[in-house]
Amino acid sequence: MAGQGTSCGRKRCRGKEYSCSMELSLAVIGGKWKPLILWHLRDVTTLRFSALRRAMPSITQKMLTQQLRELEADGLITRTVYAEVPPRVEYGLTEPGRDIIPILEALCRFGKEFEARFGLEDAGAVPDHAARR
Amino acid sequence: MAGQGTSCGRKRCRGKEYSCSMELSLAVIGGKWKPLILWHLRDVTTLRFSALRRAMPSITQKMLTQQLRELEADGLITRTVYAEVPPRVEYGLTEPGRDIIPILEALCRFGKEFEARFGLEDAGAVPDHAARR
DNA sequence: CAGGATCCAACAGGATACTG
DNA sequence: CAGTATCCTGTTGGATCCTG
Repeated sequence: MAGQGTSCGRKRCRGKEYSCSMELSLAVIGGKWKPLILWHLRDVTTLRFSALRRAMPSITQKMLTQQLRELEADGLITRTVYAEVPPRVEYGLTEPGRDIIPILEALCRFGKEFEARFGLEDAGAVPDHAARR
Repeated sequence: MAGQGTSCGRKRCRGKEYSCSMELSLAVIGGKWKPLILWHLRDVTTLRFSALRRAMPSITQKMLTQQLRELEADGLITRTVYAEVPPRVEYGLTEPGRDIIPILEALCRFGKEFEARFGLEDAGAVPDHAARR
């Protein structure tokens, strides 16, 4: 019962349940890959599927497809299919999608500071999908 | 070998692997609960464990404990144990922790816009842990 | 080339019981 | 009160094979 100070309550938007808008945002752009995808689309007009794969060597094609579909469904990216042989599909940011970039940049800055405070460890070998022959 | 345009590479900091700082940030403040916890600590000096539980009825105590420990380990919150009976433990934001608040506010704003674009659906019954008698 | 479909492993996260 | 410990389940996400 009763109003809280922190603007919470149970809502649902596009199938995502959340208590505050911030939670909704995380449902939309959170996760392991979506920020990366948006980030790669940040300073180009469009990228095709294969280019995105090359940009993120450690994502599987299934995950990439899945995340792209969700981003598209949420109106953050456009998906343009060119009916050619071989097929070509290009992805680009929508206006709402561009609105996220500043937030990602802020996250990026925070990450850098965090990095600076704690320092780096050795990452060891890189288990990229691309590098596997 | 191979310089990328998008500032990626494989690093590791505090056990978290990532390719860009933004990814690191998401590892630190991402997930289902951490933003919420930080958010609830935003405008108070400290909150005790039970108060946080009450503020987030749908989190289990196990998850709350776990997330609090990780946030503490990452230097985002403080944990103060008062050796009394009954025990009292209070959590508060550190300076680095406060740096995240503006980002969360930005996420919050984005969420509101997203909400406004797509509208709300009915959330149905609320399966809160607290409300279960 | 871009993905759909399937199978499977790993892990996040929930329920419950117990403790200082 | 504020946890720990254990068990168990659902979901996420990876590997692999197939198709327009």
